[in-house]
Amino acid sequence: MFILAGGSAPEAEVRNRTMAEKKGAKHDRILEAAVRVFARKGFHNSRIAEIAVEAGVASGTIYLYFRNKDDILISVFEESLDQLIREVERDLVGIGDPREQLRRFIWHHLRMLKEHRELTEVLQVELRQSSKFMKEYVPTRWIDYLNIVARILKEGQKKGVFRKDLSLGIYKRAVFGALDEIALYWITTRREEAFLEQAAEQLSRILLEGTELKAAARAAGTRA
Amino acid sequence: MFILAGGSAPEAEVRNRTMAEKKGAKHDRILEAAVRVFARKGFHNSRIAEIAVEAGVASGTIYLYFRNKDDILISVFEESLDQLIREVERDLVGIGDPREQLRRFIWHHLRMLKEHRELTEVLQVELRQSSKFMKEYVPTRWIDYLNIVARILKEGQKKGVFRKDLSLGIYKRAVFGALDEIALYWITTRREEAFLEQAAEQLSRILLEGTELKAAARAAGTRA
Amino acid sequence: MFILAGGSAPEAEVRNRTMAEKKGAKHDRILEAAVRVFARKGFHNSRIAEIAVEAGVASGTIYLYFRNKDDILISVFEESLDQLIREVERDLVGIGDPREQLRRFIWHHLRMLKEHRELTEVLQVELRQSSKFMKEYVPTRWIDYLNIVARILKEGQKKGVFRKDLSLGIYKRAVFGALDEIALYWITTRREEAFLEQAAEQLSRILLEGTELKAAARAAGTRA
Amino acid sequence: MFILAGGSAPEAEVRNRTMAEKKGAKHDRILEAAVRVFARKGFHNSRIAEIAVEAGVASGTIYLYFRNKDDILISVFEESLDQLIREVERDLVGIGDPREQLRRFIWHHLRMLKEHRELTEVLQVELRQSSKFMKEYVPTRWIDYLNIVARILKEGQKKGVFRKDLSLGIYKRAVFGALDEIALYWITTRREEAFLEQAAEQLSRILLEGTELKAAARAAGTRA
DNA sequence: CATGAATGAGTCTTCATTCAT
DNA sequence: TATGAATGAAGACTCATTCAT
Repeated sequence: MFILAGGSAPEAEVRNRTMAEKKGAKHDRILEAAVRVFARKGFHNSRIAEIAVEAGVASGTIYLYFRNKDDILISVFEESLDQLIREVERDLVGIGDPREQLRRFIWHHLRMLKEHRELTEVLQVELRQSSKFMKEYVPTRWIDYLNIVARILKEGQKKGVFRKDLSLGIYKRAVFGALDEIALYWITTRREEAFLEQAAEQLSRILLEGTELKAAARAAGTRA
Repeated sequence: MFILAGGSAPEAEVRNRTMAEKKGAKHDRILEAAVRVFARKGFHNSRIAEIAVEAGVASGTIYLYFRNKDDILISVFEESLDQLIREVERDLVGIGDPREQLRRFIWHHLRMLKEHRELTEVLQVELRQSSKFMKEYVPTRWIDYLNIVARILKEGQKKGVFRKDLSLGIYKRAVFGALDEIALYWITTRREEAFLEQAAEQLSRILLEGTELKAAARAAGTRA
Repeated sequence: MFILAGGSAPEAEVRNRTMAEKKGAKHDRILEAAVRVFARKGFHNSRIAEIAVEAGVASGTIYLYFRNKDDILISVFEESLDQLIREVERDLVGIGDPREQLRRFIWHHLRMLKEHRELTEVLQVELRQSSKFMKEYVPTRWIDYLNIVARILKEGQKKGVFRKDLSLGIYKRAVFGALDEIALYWITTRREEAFLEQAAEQLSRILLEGTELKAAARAAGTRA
Repeated sequence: MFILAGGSAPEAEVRNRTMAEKKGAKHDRILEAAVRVFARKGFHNSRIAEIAVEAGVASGTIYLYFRNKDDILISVFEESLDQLIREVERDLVGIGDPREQLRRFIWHHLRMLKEHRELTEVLQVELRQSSKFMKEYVPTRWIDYLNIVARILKEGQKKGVFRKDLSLGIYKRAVFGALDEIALYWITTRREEAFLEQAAEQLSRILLEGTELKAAARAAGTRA
């Protein structure tokens, strides 16, 4: 299984893995390498040869595991989103308050960005391209992920915690857009570590309590 | 001057402009053509030759006006943002209430998307790519546009209308991210015309009043 | 020994031969598979992997029996011609009249084509390629086969049945060329079964009696 | 117009043609170069890059004139057969005796081979491949050329010069097959110049008068 | 200014062959 | 013997850019 990999490239000891290597390890090594290279160069400027070197395999080997370059990109999405969704779901289990769920989701998403910076870059930038020129590809897993937010809002509405005049479709996209843009900002400009924590807090506040002074104050009052 | 072009391609009467054509007209025709082609195919999948045909010039001619393909993309940004900023600024003149300014900004941005769908696609999708591989390019105009929102928030805070515990940097990005994502959704899935109006209203509501029930209700009460 | 195989592919029961299989059986299975694949795709468009699948072995196994891809092609020729020559020789034994021998040879050749359609395709099409790019390969067995015709003509001349002003080298090639072209025609266009019988008769007539209505007699007279 | 080129490669003075070069000259130069390279290496072993060098153009230029490698091969056929057919037709004009027409055709064909040895090799060897793997290509011009022989036979039959029990379809193919094989023999083994003249005479004799010593006369008698 | 034919560097992908097991 | 995963060399084709007219 492809694991949301940490940042460091396994430069050395690429050779003698033969025996110890688990099943599917090469498949995963290639995906991890692809994430790094795509993040570094962007999809269109990445070379298969470079991914191969990064993965410690011959370029022909890549075609034993993936149909073509596009297939690598799509696999990165699908498999990392699979895992991301599982993690988030696990994290939300047992949290009853929808407000807290939203806070946790935002925090989890940004933390993920922080820990998998390169994957984030790929998901951010390349997914958008894909939706343009890869007309045939339907980003099912991405929609699944989006719908976690929709589900949170819906539950909140049912429980009477969230206002009912908000459209699920627009809401979930607004949340993601905000998260994305902040992530992009964090990625392109090198901010300090604390930034994302602060951003999570700020964003939760905006989304839950709004911008207006009176609204926020009273909401705060309620909370206290 | 490059004008945010309407949707229709100037198929016919491209020919006999030669004499009547104003200075810079060819420059603009090329940019307009580029927007259409980039929107259709994406930057990397667009061909200079196709832009040339679309603009009704020879491909060599393009190089009389732009250094290279990247330069076209950058020029599209810079010049259309120049104009967009001027329009928005003009629209906000005389509006005192920061809440109303934010509503107008959101509405103006989404209306612009609607009227210049192709340009939007390019700004949405290709800018992101650019920020990756065109490391040297600093999107100055984009930052200017972003800062309109920052300015609105700041004024609201100064006037005591907006809460003061929100970071300008994060806030403006959250707003833009939300706008972007909604725009992207609108572009990729073909929604009805009314969608954007509704989206503008929803987004204003979320940003100003928040998600929580009590907050919104009281804010509404204040308003009434 | 590689046998001029019938048309049907041994799809099933490829597996459990291991014990019962005679010596050299795998070698033959590979050649038979190669004939089918070459016939289907042409030499250059055939893949070793496909031959392997068709033969029910691993692709690496092929290299235990043949040096390389070219070697397979050459082996197909050599071994199938070996067998073809033996069959024809046996068929001609005891036939005294050279005219009848020629008729039998033509008939036998075309019948062989009919029964081993795929082999024929390979011999027809791929041999020609080979003679070009495999400069080093001398088609010894092919020459042996050709020489059967030369021998028939020679005997006919010695016995006073055939005219003596015909060159063996040209004659044998003319006969083969005619046979080849007809075979090619039969292969590429799907003619009815009776076609080859008719073709054998026609060709024998042309070669033995000529085109002219009362030609030979007059020509002989004129020429003498 | 692509001209059946002589044998020598225009190695030198490839450069300064720019002004003097006639329209379509580059198209023709590429075809001529392709003939030489295909003859030397065979279609599958020829490299576009080599054709480009041989033609004195950049490899990209070839794609301005031909869709792909196959298209070059097909164009060689079509255009050279066009010309060959015109030449043969012109040569046969005014010859009344079908026997003489057949002799002339055979002589013309072999003479053509001699003068355009490389083209012959391509027509001989590569056409056959084509008919296999280029299923979609219908060799119309080739059929036209074949039909010249059919027409000669038909006329001879009508005029009472040729026997009427010969099938046009088989006859024309027998003639071509014989010619092909002799040509191939001549090409692959380096025979003296006089060989083809002799071959033309021999082949005419076989086809017109047959192999049997006084065969036609007796056969006709017997058969009648 | 304008043209568009020509260029040729650049890369994905295939597949014959090897070799560790 | 047999396997089949891995290799990596090789080539058709594209397209941004140039430049002679």
